[in-house]
Amino acid sequence: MNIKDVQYFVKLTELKSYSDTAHFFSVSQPTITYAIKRMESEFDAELIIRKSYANSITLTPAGQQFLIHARKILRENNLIKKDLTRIKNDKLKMGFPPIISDYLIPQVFDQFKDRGLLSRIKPVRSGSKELLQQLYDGKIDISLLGTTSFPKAANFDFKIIKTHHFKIIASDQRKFNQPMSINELKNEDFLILDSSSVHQLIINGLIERYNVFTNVIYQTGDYKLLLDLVRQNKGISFIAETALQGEDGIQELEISDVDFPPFYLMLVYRASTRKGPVLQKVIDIFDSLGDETGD
Amino acid sequence: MNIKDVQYFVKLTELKSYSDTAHFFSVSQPTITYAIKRMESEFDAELIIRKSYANSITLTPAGQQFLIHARKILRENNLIKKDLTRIKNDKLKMGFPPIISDYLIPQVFDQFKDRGLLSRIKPVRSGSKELLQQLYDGKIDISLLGTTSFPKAANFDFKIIKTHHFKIIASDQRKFNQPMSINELKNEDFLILDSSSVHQLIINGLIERYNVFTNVIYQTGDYKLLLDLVRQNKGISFIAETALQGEDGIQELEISDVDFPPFYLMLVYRASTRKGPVLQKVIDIFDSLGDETGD
DNA sequence: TACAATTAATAAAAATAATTTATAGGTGAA
DNA sequence: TTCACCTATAAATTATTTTTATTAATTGTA
Repeated sequence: MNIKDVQYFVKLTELKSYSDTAHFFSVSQPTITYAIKRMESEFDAELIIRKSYANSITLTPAGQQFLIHARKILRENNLIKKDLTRIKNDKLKMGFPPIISDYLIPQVFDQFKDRGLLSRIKPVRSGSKELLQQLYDGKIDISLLGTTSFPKAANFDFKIIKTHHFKIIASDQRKFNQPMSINELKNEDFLILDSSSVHQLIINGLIERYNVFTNVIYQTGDYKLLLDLVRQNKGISFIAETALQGEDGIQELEISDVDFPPFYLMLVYRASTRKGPVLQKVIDIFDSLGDETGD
Repeated sequence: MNIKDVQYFVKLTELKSYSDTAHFFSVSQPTITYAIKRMESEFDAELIIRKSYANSITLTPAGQQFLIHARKILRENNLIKKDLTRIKNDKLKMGFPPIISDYLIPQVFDQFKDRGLLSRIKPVRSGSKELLQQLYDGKIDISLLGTTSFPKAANFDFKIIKTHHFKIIASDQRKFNQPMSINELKNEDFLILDSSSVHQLIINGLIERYNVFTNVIYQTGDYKLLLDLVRQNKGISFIAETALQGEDGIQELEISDVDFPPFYLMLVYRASTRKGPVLQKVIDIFDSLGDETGD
């Protein structure tokens, strides 16, 4: 079996047209027909139910099963390209989510510099959710991440660097009786981080369970801006304590009746990534920082 | 890239000889040389460091990384064959470990019969460890399993059917002061299940931590035989309560100072297995039996 | 209902790719 | 230094894939 045929097949299931698929790969239409036939005869199973009209292609059960494995094969093939390029250039593409980076980078910068890693790492800044996807796709090789649960896919190895907690925060100008109930916050204006961060997911959970934080008046991906707005008493907010280091003018509210999930600061990489010297150094540096370990 | 080339590569890393690899696949030696060269030029990376003498082949870092992905590609390729054969024959190869099967099968037999599954399932009897490997390799499609921890590889979906506990057992003829300390068993003769079962692992842990059960006088894969020997007071043993249903002449000893891990009875299958009617029915039947769920 | 437009399948030819045969060149051990 | 054994290369052969050209099937529409 040829990887190219697998690519033809997967694209065909997406476009549902032999002609369009052929056009997509700049080959003639019979090329696709023969490619599918080749695989059907190799595995002695009909994969596709054909009809001679537009978008009529459906998969047989065997075809559906084949598609599952085909996607995995293409992912590995793609990771080969990405991984070998990384090894050739000896450069690691590393993800840095804003909150976690601002907190951790000062703690490791000198070590990165002393071990000659600064020129070996190409940073990619984005939200944790987006970075996890990029890691899966091979677009980056390793990433810092802030999450409330461990990566499930288990294609990932991870190391917990620190366990932090979520806080509800308000301006210092406000006075509250504490500890307080979450219900006393029902009518507060609320500022939140946008969907690039994991915060939004937690908030949605809180909204559903406690019917609070319904007055969301502003949403942003910039947590520094968020903190500024809270400081200026434009509303209250919800954020990991990671973001609150050395920030003044802001108070954390003690809520007696709600437990938030933990917020893990972790280092994640694909388990299939060979640990070369650069990757190993990065892992070691964050390892020496961490207090817990996962796998 | 051709799957055949990947097979050549992986075998070459195992045999460390172009000639032997060629011989293994019944092709000429230059076929292997050219196959490797093809992939090296496709990914623009040297994979193998060649020398002109025996077993001298070593992998470059790129080659090591390539090998990791190559193995995964071959596994998927192999699973395609196995899965499509299963779909064609409409028969599920299912693993049944002895202890768990004896306990669960009576509870589901009628449902299996009523839903017409008996002729659709080809049973494979073996120990849990062996069955998990067979499941990974695609030799079976689904399996009952008795384990103390969840399958890590996450290529697996699993459903907990029941959580049981391990017991230390002795013949009814013996008298013990209970609850008792594990140390009082130091000099007892001990009968154990062999390495096909998960029991041996737990026992090894106990031996290390508590320095007990050092007098292992007999070891067997047949738990019914084990129970018979305990009943006849040939020694004490350690076994999941699953095996003790309706067995008389045997007492469970209450140990006050040791906690054993839980023993999960679970149904496991590859996450990549498409859920056809037969598989879905099997899952449903055990689902209706279970009390907890995992994923 | 017939016709135009579109789609996939097939046959044969052409192009490309993989394999073999034959041979050369390198390496360690005797 | 020679022998035995290994991998690389060149050229020829064989096998596979793709294309071109055409046919058959199907739908929407006049």
